[in-house]
Amino acid sequence: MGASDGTPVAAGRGKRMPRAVREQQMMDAAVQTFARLGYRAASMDQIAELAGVSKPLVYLYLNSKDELFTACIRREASALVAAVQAGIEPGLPADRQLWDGLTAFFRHTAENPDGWSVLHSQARTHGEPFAAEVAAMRAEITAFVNHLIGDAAREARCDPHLADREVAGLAQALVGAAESLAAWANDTPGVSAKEAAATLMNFAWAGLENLMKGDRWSPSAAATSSAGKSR
Amino acid sequence: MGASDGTPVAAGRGKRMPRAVREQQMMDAAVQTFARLGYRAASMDQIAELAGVSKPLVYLYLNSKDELFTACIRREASALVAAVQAGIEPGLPADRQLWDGLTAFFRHTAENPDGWSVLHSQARTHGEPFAAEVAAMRAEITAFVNHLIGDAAREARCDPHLADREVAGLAQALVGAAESLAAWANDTPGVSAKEAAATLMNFAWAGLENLMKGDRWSPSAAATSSAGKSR
Amino acid sequence: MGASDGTPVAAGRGKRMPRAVREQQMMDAAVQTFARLGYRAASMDQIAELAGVSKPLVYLYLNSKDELFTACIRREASALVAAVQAGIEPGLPADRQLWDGLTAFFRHTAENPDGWSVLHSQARTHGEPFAAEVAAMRAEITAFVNHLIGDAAREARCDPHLADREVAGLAQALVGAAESLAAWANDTPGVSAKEAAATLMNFAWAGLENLMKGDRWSPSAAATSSAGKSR
Amino acid sequence: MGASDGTPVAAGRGKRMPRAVREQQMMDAAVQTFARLGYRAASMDQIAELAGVSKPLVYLYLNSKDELFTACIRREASALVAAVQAGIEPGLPADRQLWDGLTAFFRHTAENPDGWSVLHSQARTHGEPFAAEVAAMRAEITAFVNHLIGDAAREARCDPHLADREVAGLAQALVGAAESLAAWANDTPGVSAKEAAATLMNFAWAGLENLMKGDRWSPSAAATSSAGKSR
DNA sequence: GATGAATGAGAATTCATTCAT
DNA sequence: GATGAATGAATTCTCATTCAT
Repeated sequence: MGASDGTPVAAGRGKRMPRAVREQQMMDAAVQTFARLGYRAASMDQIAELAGVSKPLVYLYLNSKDELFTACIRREASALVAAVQAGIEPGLPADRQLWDGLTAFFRHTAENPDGWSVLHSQARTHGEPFAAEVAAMRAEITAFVNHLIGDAAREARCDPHLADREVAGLAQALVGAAESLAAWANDTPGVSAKEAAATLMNFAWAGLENLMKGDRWSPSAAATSSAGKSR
Repeated sequence: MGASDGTPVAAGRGKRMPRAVREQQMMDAAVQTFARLGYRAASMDQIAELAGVSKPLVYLYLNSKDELFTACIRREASALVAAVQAGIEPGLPADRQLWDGLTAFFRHTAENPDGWSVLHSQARTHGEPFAAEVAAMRAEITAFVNHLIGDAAREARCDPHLADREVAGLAQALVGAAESLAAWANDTPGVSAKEAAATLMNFAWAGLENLMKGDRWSPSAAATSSAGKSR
Repeated sequence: MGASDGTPVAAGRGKRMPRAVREQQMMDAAVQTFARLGYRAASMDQIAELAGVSKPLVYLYLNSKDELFTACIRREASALVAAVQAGIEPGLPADRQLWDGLTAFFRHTAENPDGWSVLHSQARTHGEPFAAEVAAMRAEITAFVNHLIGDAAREARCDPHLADREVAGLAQALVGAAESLAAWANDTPGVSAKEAAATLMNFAWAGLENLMKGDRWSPSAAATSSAGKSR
Repeated sequence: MGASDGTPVAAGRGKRMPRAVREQQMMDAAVQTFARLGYRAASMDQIAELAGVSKPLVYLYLNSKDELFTACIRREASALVAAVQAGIEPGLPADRQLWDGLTAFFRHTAENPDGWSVLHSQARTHGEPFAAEVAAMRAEITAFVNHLIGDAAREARCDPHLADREVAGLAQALVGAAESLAAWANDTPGVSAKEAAATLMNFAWAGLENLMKGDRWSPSAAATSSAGKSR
């Protein structure tokens, strides 16, 4: 995804290069700039300079700032989804798949902080057209998690216990927790992707198992249950 | 926080009003505009118009776009923290406090979607000065959740089982999940604050209880555990 | 003419005062502000604050920024002319009158640097209406110097030697030299009004005396005269 | 320096031109506008229009109003110093050099009234950064005059008679007189650069010669000397 | 007499975007 | 294929000026 520091993204600047390569350089520069400054604050001038090309060339290849941003979002979203899918072996049990997927997710976001920032922070704060792009990717991931939970539930023969909407909420919570942990892992020195994934599995899997068994936490029982514990 | 639709925020427009009132109207308009367009895309013109005043008055009272944004963040952060605190009774057991806090949190964010958006989406994507403002609030909440988990762990006499960093990670995950669920609840019609809170408690509390008992999920055990279940 | 430092100009602030007094306070503040920031950069807000009154009051008394500036110019010009005239005794010989006038001039400008700055630097750089105001005063002074030179010439019976325009030019040069020296004296620590006046008299009077005797410097004679000197 | 009237400064408007040419056109327009309206009152819009280009182009080439003003000051200062230096032949006697320099000075200021106004009136009234720019040029000229006076004094073997500060004051007065005469010559129809120079030489040189001989005017002697003359 | 509240008009500056070469 | 030259349209911010009380 290009250098993560401030140096020019293009390898050989000023050279003639095939269009596809130039385009990638521009998008590398764009992702970096968007991630650090935000969509509005990033200027086409900066992006072109960082990419080592002239501004008109950026327009020639990518048409407009909007399209450039969209292209960045799509590229980064695809890369993320691909990385997660590559980490999973479909035949394995659900919890193992979840673990593998989370590990891949944390690894990828750690290695591509700018790309992740574009997806997580920037795309969602700049109006529908962009947010929709990310929502699509998120839906894909959420659907996969849905599946996983559903499979596990079926394995455990507890279909009736989980309504569709409940599953959707859980997936949402899981993804949110993962996103939050990704940021935390990136900001806290010494936290590895594996550790983040383990934390999340510990946090989530037992809850999911309980739910599948039909055990639910309920406010009315809180006093009792807690009292029981502290007894 | 003012009307959530596009109509002017001020009650009596064009009228002379005491400064304090006007200031609130301006901040209402600003929160709404920032939430929907983002910091950079929101123009002072739009904000002033929505507030029903002229631009110079906004500057007279709030000095600059930066300060206006900061003022909004502070106001919304205070309001959110206050709402959560108001929902909690300190003497109750930890899970009950968590439930109450989450319910209050989801209720407040549902009632103030724009304020929540400013805190969650906008403030964090527009540079350190603003992000720091929110980080402070988040730290406050995370610390509280930390406390709760720690208390519960102590009640359950499982001190050795949970390292400090593990607790911090869990709190982080919980808060992230809550934030994500808040957005989901806001966007999904018919999801109440209670339902969101219940989903999260179901998801989280069982996991936390297990952890406190020392049960951990581990990748090496995944195949077995899953196999056992499907047996 | 008001404090020369940055402290409020008005003695008793917030008090009820007769209109004439308030007006002077405002003009003191205005002169100070105009002198230091220039006409355009000085804002009515600053002036009002420095004067210790509210802005509308400034408008009530002095109508507009233009009129305020004009009033300042007039007041300072009158004060300067009055000071110079007060320093002169009409019966005395021309050189003595010139000396006395210059001394008074340098003393007044040293004591009223802001007033002098308004006249010398500001009024002349902000378009005709204001420049004309100062030009009138300058003409008055120049005319007086004209007179003095004329008188001296007549005393020395050298009427034929000095054309009217030549006298005008000399007066102009003298006044210009005086203005320049005033600025220099204000900026150079330790230069007194007397010293400035002496420098100028030394510089100017001998030349004037020579001229009145009919001695003129001419380019054609330059080589010779200089050669003669160094012989 | 471009047309001195109100018509556009650029020769070929709207055309594509090399950057260097456009820059000069912009600076021509800027000098004219600054001279007539003052720094603050001159708007970038006006300058751009007069230059026959769009405002963004002015910013692209000259960065800001401040830098544009500074660039104008530097250009005009250099041009003035160059013109004076070009008028002087170093080997000639001091009074001849002074005469030549003054003539060149008056000629240049007469031909570039706007440039002169920027240096003399505008730059000095708009804060340190700009005033310093002109002060540097003025120091250069003053140093040269200092030199001349010093040389003449040495030729006449009268070193002890003139203290450093006295020389500085004299140079100041001379330059002030010249500046004043330049304005007078510009405003009075039919006054040539030569006439202005002659007036100033007549005014100044005799005084300087006297001073070098040690003759000084003194107030105490005024009555007598004048009385003697009028006898 | 005196002021807090309010604004229309304009200023500097930036940016996405397009030609002509 | 690639770029120097150029701009229309905003955007943030300031200021002189006026009411209503």
